[in-house]
Amino acid sequence: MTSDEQSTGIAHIADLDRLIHEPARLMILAVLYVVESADFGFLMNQTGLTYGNLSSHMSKLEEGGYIEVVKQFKGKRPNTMLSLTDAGRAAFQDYRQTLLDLLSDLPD
Amino acid sequence: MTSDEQSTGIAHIADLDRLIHEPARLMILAVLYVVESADFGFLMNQTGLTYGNLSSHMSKLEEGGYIEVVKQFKGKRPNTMLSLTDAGRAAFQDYRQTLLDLLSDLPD
DNA sequence: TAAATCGCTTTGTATCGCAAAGTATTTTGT
DNA sequence: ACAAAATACTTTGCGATACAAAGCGATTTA
Repeated sequence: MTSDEQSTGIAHIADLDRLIHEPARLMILAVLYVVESADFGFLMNQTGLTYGNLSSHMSKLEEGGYIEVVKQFKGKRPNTMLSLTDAGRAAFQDYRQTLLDLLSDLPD
Repeated sequence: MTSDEQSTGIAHIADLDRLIHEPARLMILAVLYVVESADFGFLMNQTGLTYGNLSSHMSKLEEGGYIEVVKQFKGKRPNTMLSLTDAGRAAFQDYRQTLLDLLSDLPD
């Protein structure tokens, strides 16, 4: 164990995945984590995000390889479906465990 | 219950206290939450932050009224002590509960 | 007494999130 | 048939933020 990496202690919180840590994206991933697949409008309802914000966060999660985005037509209108990738699921689980470890083991 | 505030659902994650949410400050507050009082050097060790980063985050937490900073001389050298205010403790507890509610109630 | 160390603060830059504006198509009046 | 409104997003612009690096004043060591 070197000086800057320790299994116990809280310094590893600094390494929290920033792509997940942003509240808007945390919400998106939390929804996708349980429903497996959701369309753009459903996610807007669940998260309270605007079109613009959901769109840009969606792009970042896609670029990071955490979600897959499938665009199709539902009738005559465009429809965007999102789902977690395996990498996204793994990263979310890791993020979740790190935070739970910190927050659970506190007094009061 | 109006359309943009719901007691169940995850949209309230968007309101997470940003002053606490930043990993560097989350670490600082987590330490102060359990030790009540800590000096600058101890916090550097615990968090792995540099002087500059710890200094600026300390200032923001102080401006937000979450910590109290007391500067004194220990022998001939300056020494900076940090401690949580009541407001800081309350805000941290609220932040913690919000995140635990989200992260605890997930399957897998 | 010069150099290094301590204990920080301030500055500069690069990134990021959000709101607002823009795009393309479809549906709904009239 | 034509205009206006709605749907379903994407792109742009800007203000705020975080981090690294440079700076600073004092003290200790060689």
